[in-house]
Amino acid sequence: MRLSLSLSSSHCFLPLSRTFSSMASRPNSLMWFRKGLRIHDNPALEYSASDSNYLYPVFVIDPHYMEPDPNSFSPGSARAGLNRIRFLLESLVDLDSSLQKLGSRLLVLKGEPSEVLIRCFKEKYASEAGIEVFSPVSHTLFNPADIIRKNGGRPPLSYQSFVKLAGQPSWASSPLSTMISSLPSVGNVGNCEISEVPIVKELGYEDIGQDELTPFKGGESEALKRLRESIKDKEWVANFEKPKGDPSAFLKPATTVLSPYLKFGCLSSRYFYQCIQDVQNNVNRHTSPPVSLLGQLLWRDFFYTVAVGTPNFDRMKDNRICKQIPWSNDDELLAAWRDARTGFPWIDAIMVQLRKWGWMHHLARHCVACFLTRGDLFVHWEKGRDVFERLLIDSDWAINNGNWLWLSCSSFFYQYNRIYSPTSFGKKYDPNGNYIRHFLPVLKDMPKEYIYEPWSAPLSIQTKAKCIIGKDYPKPVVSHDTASKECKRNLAEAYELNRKLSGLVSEEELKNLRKKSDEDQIRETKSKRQKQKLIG
DNA sequence: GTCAGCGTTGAATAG
DNA sequence: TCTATTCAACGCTGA
Repeated sequence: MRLSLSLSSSHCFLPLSRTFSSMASRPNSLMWFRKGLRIHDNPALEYSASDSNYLYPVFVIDPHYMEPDPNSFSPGSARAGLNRIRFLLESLVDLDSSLQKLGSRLLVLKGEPSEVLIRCFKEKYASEAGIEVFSPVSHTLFNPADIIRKNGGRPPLSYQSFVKLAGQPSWASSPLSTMISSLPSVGNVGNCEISEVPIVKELGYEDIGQDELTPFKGGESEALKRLRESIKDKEWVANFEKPKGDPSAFLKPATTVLSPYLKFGCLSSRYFYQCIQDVQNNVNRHTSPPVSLLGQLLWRDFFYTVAVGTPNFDRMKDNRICKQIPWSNDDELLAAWRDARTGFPWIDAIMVQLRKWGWMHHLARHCVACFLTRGDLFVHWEKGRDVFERLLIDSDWAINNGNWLWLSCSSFFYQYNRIYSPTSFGKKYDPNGNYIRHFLPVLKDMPKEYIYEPWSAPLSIQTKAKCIIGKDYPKPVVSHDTASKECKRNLAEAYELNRKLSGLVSEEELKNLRKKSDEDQIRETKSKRQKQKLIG
């Protein structure tokens, strides 16, 4: 009897194990779906289907995924929130249905994946020896290991250097994979405990009201439908510029909302890439990375590459690319942010959208991440990262951590003086406050003059709007003006210390820097007093 | 070693 | 309403 196993050469999770019987001329294969919950452009599935006697398509539900989050102080919070679990289960139902159309089905197992699979192997075979594992890179555009090798063993730390190193993907203009028209049947599953795709309640989640649920449905079918809708408008694709998108658009989001489908592999990033390329080839002018739609896919690969090549990427300690910053440990401020009661409607509305939809526009994520960390509350980015990781339906380890490092000025981006205003940033896009009214209905009757700063509304207006600040909606937890200045000072100090520690600055220079910072403070005080004088 | 130029997406202000 | 400038000034890269 011959079983063979091979493992992924990259960090990407799309392993497939293929099992052979030495006596039979045709092998039996086991297709382990982890990510890559799709039929299209799935080299692992294609390989396991080719010339196999029986094919066992398996998904293992890992209870670890459902466990309470040890980092959270909120009771009942799990590692994965309800919305993402639902999205996953919907994706599995869709995958099962597609497999059935091809003459197969999805076998759902429960338990710790490695244990379950080994038990499953032993059930069918006497030993684990001789298993071939085929695990091609197909979750990302590039193999992160290739990029790291090209860069001399370390991942590139800027987007531009990544793009330069990456170049055109080898498969850019070749067909991705042959269409699968049928699959080998599922053989005898023996005593393995196979179940149907469970419903959320079976996994210990409370089913809640419909209005708490994400409007985005999981699965490959939905992904391909959404992709077709997105690329139908060729001008829109060609002129896509991420920073110009409207973060307050929620009836029709300013982006494709394909991220959750890419996260679970319901959509192949390579197929998406080719579709965009196809549109670009048929128009006169189009935008370019980093802002273009294609550029967004490259960002995803960029963060995967840095994440693979950076030990302790998901924390501040012992992370060589992360600035050491003495973040505060204020659980009350963290809770106010997490539970959408900071008193800043723009911030709170975004946090409500996160909880209800599991998705917000990229710039909205910037606003709340900046607010929690370097902008206002000075809370550790790891705490915010945990909340996002649990609640986002598109939560992806590499991308989520990468963006929190970015937004907190801990890595990649260092201009800590550029702070998103929790009031005026949203106002630019949505002066009437429709986004706030939708996600924070308590403020729905607040006049637009006050909706971004309701604490400044006269009591008579608050009464008329049936929203008393401090009673119906919280007062702001901090004064943005003071808090952001304090944050800037803290960041300047921390950076200075980082420079000193890395030995790039002499004691002499450090003294001068301190003097300069003192001068700044003196100048600031002077101008403040002058202003007071003018007012007086 | 030095320094200009650059970096996906700031805010406030002037025109 | 849109664009350009100013503000203040970070780290990294490459000439």
